[in-house]
Amino acid sequence: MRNSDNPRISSLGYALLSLLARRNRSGYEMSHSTSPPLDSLLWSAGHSQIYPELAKLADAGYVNFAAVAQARRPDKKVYRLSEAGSLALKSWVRQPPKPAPDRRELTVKAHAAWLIDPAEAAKVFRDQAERTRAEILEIGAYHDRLQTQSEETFPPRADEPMFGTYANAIYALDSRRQLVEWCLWVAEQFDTAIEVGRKSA
Amino acid sequence: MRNSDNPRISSLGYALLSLLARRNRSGYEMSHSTSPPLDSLLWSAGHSQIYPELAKLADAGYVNFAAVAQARRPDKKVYRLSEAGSLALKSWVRQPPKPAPDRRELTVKAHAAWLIDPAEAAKVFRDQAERTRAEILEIGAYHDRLQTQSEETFPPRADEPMFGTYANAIYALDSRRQLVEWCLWVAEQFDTAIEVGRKSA
DNA sequence: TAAGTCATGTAAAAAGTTACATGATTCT
DNA sequence: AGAATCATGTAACTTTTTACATGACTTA
Repeated sequence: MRNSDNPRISSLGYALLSLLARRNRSGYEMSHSTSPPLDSLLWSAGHSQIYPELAKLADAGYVNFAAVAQARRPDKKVYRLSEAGSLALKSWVRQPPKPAPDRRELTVKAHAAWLIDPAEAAKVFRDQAERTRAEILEIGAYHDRLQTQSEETFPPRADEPMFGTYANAIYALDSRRQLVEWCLWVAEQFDTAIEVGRKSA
Repeated sequence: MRNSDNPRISSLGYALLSLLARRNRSGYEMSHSTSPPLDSLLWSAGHSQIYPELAKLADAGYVNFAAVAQARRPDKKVYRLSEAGSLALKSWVRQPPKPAPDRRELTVKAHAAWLIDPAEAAKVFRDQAERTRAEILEIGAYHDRLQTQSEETFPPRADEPMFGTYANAIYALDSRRQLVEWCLWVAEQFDTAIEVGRKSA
């Protein structure tokens, strides 16, 4: 612990502490838990954000690390949650989350879609439905692997470490299924507008 | 149009162009369309981001503005979409949206909730359900006002200007209802964990 | 031989948040 | 008298994105 005047921990910082609360990991491994297709189960971030964030957490004493040499692989730094990190994380979890700002390009496109040809607009939303279906398959595949590989009960009980990942997978799947339905409904509305336009022409 | 080497327009920029495609507005008015409780119908942003963004759009020739003096009110700048802005917006709408990164503190808290007392964890999710219910009421109230004030058909047809706002309100309401259900389910899981803990104690 | 995985970083730019700043009018 | 609304901005900071940088080993 170099700098002990507890600097503020970012949301990403807490996400990393939460990963380390389950088991020790390298930055490389953590960056995979925050990148597609698994980012929806925790927090989205690229490796270029992870490495500096881990350095900050280590400097503040919330995590420690040890360099581990590997045969025919580059060395890695394996991080471990400190007592201070564990306390900070548990205290943060009890606080109400700050509201997630709504910032989806699809919403803006829906707002402006009346400006373009209805057939093209319908395509935008049907294509989105397709991409979202692909995401559902990827998250579903991860969920199935969870189930197969789990040594504990499945689904995990709420006091077991994997419960959060399970619950977040349920949420990610449900919200994407809902998005697919909505996209197809929007596309249908544009189809109807095409028909109406044809009649009045 | 001062600087015509078409600089890249941000997602926020397109959101502002989309507002101006419906009718002319001041920055002040647009900042209300991107702040709670209406931000979920377009794009979330504070006024300190809006004003510089409008200056950039004006400098690039995508919008124009006129200063309008008002009685017993400060002067305002009323912005208007230019032809270049309209073309840029329509061309952007046809492109597939960039995926919205998943970044919600609630997801991180679900991931880490096994670390704390199950009763406290249940409270975190029940409180979130309450706040989300309040959001549903606010968005629902706006939706009802839309319906009452609309001079056209309601619900709007897909080729009418207000269709996007209507569709986005439907999405915002549905996704929040789903979030409420999920939060209550998660809270129940922690309740069950409390009972199990009591039996084995 | 080219692409992919493992592994860690830095730099620069863009986007977003929070705070500072002003001032008249209107509502409680 | 104090708070809210109308109205526009800037400054400092934090967070996120994109690009640059390196290098061994493995698979197609």
